[in-house]
Amino acid sequence: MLLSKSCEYGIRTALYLASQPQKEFIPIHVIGEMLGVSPHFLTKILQHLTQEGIMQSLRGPRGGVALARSPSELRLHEIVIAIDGPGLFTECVLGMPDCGEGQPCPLHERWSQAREQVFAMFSELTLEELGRRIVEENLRITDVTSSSLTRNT
Amino acid sequence: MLLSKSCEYGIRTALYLASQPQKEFIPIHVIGEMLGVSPHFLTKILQHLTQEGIMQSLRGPRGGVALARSPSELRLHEIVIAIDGPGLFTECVLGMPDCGEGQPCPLHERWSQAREQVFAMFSELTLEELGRRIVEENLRITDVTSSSLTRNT
DNA sequence: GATATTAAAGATAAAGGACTCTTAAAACCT
DNA sequence: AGGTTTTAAGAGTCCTTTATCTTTAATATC
Ligand code: FES
Ligand code: FES
Repeated sequence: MLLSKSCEYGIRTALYLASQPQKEFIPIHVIGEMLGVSPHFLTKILQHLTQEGIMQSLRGPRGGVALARSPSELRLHEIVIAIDGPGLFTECVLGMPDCGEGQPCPLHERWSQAREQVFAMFSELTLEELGRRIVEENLRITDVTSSSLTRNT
Repeated sequence: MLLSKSCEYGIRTALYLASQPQKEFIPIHVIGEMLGVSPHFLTKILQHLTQEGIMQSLRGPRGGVALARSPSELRLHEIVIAIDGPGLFTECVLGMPDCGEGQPCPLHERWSQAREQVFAMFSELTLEELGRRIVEENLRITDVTSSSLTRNT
C-alpha cells in the first residue's frame, strides 16, 4: 500500500474542503459520513493536520475544520509528509540505508525515477486546481459511485 | 512504505540467489546473516514463497533454499504479488473501490501512469539479468556499504 | 447566563505486521 | 540401522496501526 489509511483519509478530507464553494468551517462528522469513517477516528487525523499547520479548527456551533492556508498555497505532498513522513520520497525501495548514487541497489535507478513521478503526482497541482477539477470534471472523492448521485429518478 | 518488510526481505533474498554463481541450495541462516534478519523470520517468508512455487527448499545438511525456476523465467513482480498481493498494481491510491476510468478520483490519471512505471520496475528485468548486473556493477543487496567489502587493508 | 453544538483528549479494543521460539523432518556419520 | 546434526515448517508472542467509545473543554447562539 502506497499510503497509510490515515493518510488516505487526510488527503480525501483536504480534497473535499478544496472542492467546497464556500470556505467555511465544516463539522468533522459531516466529512466522516461522506468518507464512511468514524468521526472520532477522523478527528484524530485532522487534529494532527491542525497541529502541523495544514488545517485549522473551531469548536462549538458553526465550528468544524477548514484549510489553514489558501488552497493555492497548499499541495498534497505536505499532507503525505505530515502523516506518513518523508520516507516515501527519499528511501530505498528495498529498505536499505542511505539510498543514493553512491551505493545503489539493483532497483535504484528505476525507483528514483518512479519515486520522482510519485512525488510529482502529489506536488505539481495545488489544492485550488484540484478542487476546481473535482467540481468541473465531477471527479469522485467518496466510495459511492456518482451514478447514484447523478441519477435523480 | 511501498513494500512490506516481508516483501523487501523476499526480494533481497531472490536477488541474492540470482547473483550466486553456483545454483545450489543455500541455508537460510546464511541469507539471514547477510540481510541482518532473524533466520526464523526469514524462514517464514521464504516458506511462503516456496508454497507459491517461486522458491524450492530442502531440509537437512546441504539443504537450504533455491529458486524454483530458471532465473530467466522469474521476475520480481511475482514476489511482490505473492507476498503483498496485487493491490499495489491495481488499486486506487486513495483507497476507493473500483479504480478505473469509469469513476476516476482526482489522482487517477497520474497514479495510473506512476503505477505503470512501478510495475515496469518490478517486471521488465528477469532475475537472470538482475543477478548479472549485481555481479558486474557491484550493486548492493546488503545494508553494509561495499567500502567495507572492497577494502582489503 | 443557559444551552446546544462541536473539537480535543483519553481510554479501550480489535486487527495486522513484525519478529521469536519450539517442533518435525531430512541427510549424514558411525 | 540408529543416533546426531542440520535445516525447514509451524505455532506463538509482541508491537504498531486502525478504529471505537467516553469524557472534557471550548464557543456560538439564544
Ligand atoms: S539504494 Fe535502493 S532505491 Fe536507492
Ligand atoms: S480511482 Fe483513484 S487511482 Fe484510480
